[in-house]
Parts: sequence; C-alpha cells; structure tokens
Amino acid sequence: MSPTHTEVTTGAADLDPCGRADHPDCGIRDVLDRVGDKWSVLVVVELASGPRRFRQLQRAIDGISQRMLTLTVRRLERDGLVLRTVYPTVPAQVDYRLTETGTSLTHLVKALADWSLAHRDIIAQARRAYDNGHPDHEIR
Amino acid sequence: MSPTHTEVTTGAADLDPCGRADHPDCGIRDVLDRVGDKWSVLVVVELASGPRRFRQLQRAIDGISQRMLTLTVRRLERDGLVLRTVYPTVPAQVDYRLTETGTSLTHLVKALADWSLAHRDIIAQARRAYDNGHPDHEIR
DNA sequence: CCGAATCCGCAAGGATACTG
DNA sequence: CAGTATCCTTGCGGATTCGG
Repeated sequence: MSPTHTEVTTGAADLDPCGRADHPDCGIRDVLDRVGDKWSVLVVVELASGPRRFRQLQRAIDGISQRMLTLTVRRLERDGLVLRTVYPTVPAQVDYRLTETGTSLTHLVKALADWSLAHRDIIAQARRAYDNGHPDHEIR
Repeated sequence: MSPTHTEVTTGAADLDPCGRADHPDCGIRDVLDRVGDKWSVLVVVELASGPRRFRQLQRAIDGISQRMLTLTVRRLERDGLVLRTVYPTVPAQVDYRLTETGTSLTHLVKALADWSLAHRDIIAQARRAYDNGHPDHEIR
C-alpha cells in the first residue's frame, strides 16, 4: 500500500520513444500496421539486395505463397515503398525494387535484426527460466 | 529523386539488413514474432516512461482489453523484457517495469516512431495516388 | 485491484485451381 | 512467368463472467 506514490510522471520523459511526454499512440501503430505483418519485412529485406522478379522473391522468401506475396508486394507498392515495373514481354515479366522511401526503411530493419541477434541468447535464457519457474503455466 | 538509378548492387551486401550477403531469414522474424503483435510495442512505449501498474497500463493504452494486456505483459515478462513485481497487499498490487533488455528496445521503437512521422505524409500521398490510379481495385 | 476462464466473431493466411 | 479467384482452417483478440 503506497497511496503517496505520487504521480509516476516525475518528469521522467527522457526515455519516451514518442516526441511527447504524454501517451499519444505515436506513429508506431502506423508502422506496425504497415510492415508488422508476417511477410512485408522479409520482402523489404530481400529487395534491399537489389531488384527482384516475382518468382525470385517467392523462392528467396521461404514459405510464402503466391497469394501472400502478391498481397504483400501490392500493399508495399501502394504505400510507395516498392516500385513495380511490368515489361510487356511474353511471358510477362515484372520486377520489384525499393523506392527511396523503402530504402530508408532498410536501415531500421537492419537495426532490428542487429538487436535481435544481440539479444537472442538472453531472451532464450529468460524464456527457459520462466518456463522452468512456471511448469504448468501455458502462455504460448 | 532518382536521376541516375545506378545499381543497388554495388558489391551487393552494402545495404543488406542481415549480416550475411545471402538471404537467411535473419533474426527479423524473431523480433517481429515477439513484439510485432498488436499491443506489445505500445506496452513497451508506456513503460519507457517509468513503472506502471496494471490498471495504469490499461488506461494509458487506449482500447486494450484486460485479457490482451495480461497476455501481452506475460509474454514480455517471459522473454525477459519486462519485470513483474507483486506486492502482497490487499487488494493485490502489481507493477511492471522494463528490464535492461526491454529498455534497449525502446531506442529501436523510437527510431521506428521517428521514421513513421518522417514518412507519414509521403506514404499517405502515395496511397492516394495509387488508389486514384486503381479506382476499382480492392487491396485493403 | 489483478487477474483467470470461457465463448465466439472475424480476418489473416494457406492450399488449390485457373487465366493471360 | 505472374498473377487472380475461391475455399477453408487457424488463432488473434473482444466481450463477459468469475475468482483471490
């Protein structure tokens, strides 16, 4: 019981990821709604190495279906992250490449990958510890 | 602007978000599977401002249900990103705070938020252009 | 106040078949 | 090759109720 806990504000906005000290849902939801899905980031990663054609992408991204690749790449195109170019050859030939905006995203993705690799062991260890301490508890 | 498109493949691996030049699915899937869900990042954001109790989190994060807050916070705890402390008062009182690992994530989240804000207008514009050029096409 | 447990709708995503 | 169309399963997540 600590009724005098005061407000937690304490002017401690130094670590606030948002620009504001209060809690607007920032633009974070936007990014996540855009590339937080199952495949978008992987497409961006693949395209970061250079332009790719449809089948190339599908082969490179393990487990993706044509349907999901189509949807994913269409959404990225719509948001202006990917440029889609159709060559009127026969059979049809299409290539995808990152736009300037899309390329700017790759730096973030790299940072994410770096973070993941840097903490994967610690996280795995934390999981084992948790699961060990909560034998019967099912969380996932 | 892209007057001289040049080859993005200047030696190939310079922009590769992964550590490797080839295409392993890096650790990106790991991060996204962990915090790519609907609420995790928002919880991290809120906790970045300091420790919070359950109800505080729920009130701060607009629209989240107790169920989702519980699940989210439990997963974060399991992964060692959040520390959960129970005070044996009555009624029960619990607070959540970021661990070192969790705090290290906030920097990434901030970068994400920054990117989002910096590109939101361009992306919105790209969308309008796309939707304008594809009137009847339904992508979302 | 802090949850766990249950029910349930809905949308994401996989599999398959077909077209240009 | 590069998609489109259709069906169908899975599980996320919301609403509600009950317990400590």
